[in-house]
Amino acid sequence: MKNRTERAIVTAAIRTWASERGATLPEIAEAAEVGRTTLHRYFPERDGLVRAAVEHALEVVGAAIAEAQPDTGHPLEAMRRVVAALASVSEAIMFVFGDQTLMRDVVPTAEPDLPTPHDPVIDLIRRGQAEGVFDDQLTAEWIQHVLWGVTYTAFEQVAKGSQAKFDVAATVTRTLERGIAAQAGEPT
Amino acid sequence: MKNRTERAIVTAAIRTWASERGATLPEIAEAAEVGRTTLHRYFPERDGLVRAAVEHALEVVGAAIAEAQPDTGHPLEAMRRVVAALASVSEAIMFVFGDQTLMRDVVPTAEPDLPTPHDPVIDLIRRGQAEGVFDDQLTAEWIQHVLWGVTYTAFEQVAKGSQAKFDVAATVTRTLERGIAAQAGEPT
DNA sequence: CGCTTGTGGAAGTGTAGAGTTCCATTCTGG
DNA sequence: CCAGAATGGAACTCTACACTTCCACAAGCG
Repeated sequence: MKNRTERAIVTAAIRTWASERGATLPEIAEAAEVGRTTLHRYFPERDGLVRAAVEHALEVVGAAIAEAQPDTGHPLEAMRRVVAALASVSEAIMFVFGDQTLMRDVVPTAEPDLPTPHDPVIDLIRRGQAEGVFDDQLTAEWIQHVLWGVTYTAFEQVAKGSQAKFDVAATVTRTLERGIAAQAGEPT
Repeated sequence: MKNRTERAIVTAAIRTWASERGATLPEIAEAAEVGRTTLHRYFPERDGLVRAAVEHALEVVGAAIAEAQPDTGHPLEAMRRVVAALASVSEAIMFVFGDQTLMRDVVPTAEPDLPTPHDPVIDLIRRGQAEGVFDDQLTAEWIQHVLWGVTYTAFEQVAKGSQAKFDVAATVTRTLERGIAAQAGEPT
């Protein structure tokens, strides 16, 4: 991601495809306030733009997670920070996780090796399980997917206008931690 | 849905699009073991097939839910039956919920009126909240979406081979009911 | 046996959108 | 102010896919 124009194109692509998967290149160009010709100069093939958008989105999400310091403090608190951090990069998440073919087709091609990319969220979950904070009857991978899934669902609600944006973190956190069942003596 | 051929086409469409959104009509025709010409005779326009597929998928899911008798017995038990029932119609669910544009564009066109279609799952959740079984700090709509989201996530895992099909109901149920946190004195 | 109906293969047309080419314009650094 | 780079408008080509047409074949049925 070198200059301003390229950055504008990639972020416009993420933003546009997040809300309208299947948007055409002219639409992306318009969203980026850039000519169609310019877009094609930077990304001769549609696939290149898709790849760049996925990579940038993953970078943004990764940075947000890192900033939440998932490896510090009580796992529950760390998880809450992570969820709050995700809320600030909702577009990137809606984009990458809104179409499983992206993660399935693009990411493998990008890096054909790398045994396990050392996911900090998985680390956090494992740590929480080891400390007896997270359910160790569930696999860490499942918990991670539930985290993504519930977060994504919340973003959908926000996009649809069914939920306020600032409620996301609280709702997701509460749902993750306690499920949907009522608890014994908890009013709030 | 009149005859055998039409049924074959619609179910093939659901099955194919569930695993490969963006499959072309020739692919659907092949999956249905039917000539491309025949497909076009039954559904002159692609949109008609999409609509028929969505409607049939919703019917199938609705029937499965009804069979689980969500309005009977303890809400927690009823919810478990519903989740188990959903597991048996995973393809229909992966299809309809794998592309939000389907629910957004197709369903409204199908029935331009109907204030609220009386969703039995929402009823179940409300009943559970009234009986103090489900968290009434969360909206029924949110709980419903979490139910769909977690179920969908589980199906994705199964499709990817990361989870055994017969584990779905148990895992989804446990996650929904307790969240991802460890509980006080619960070994299983 | 011939009529009707359902089927499907083959070879079309039409269109949307990706990718290209060319040239005029604007921006930027020296 | 000028040269080179970046930009973008316009008008292409090309390809995939939806949709159509026509004809042939097979099955059920009077």
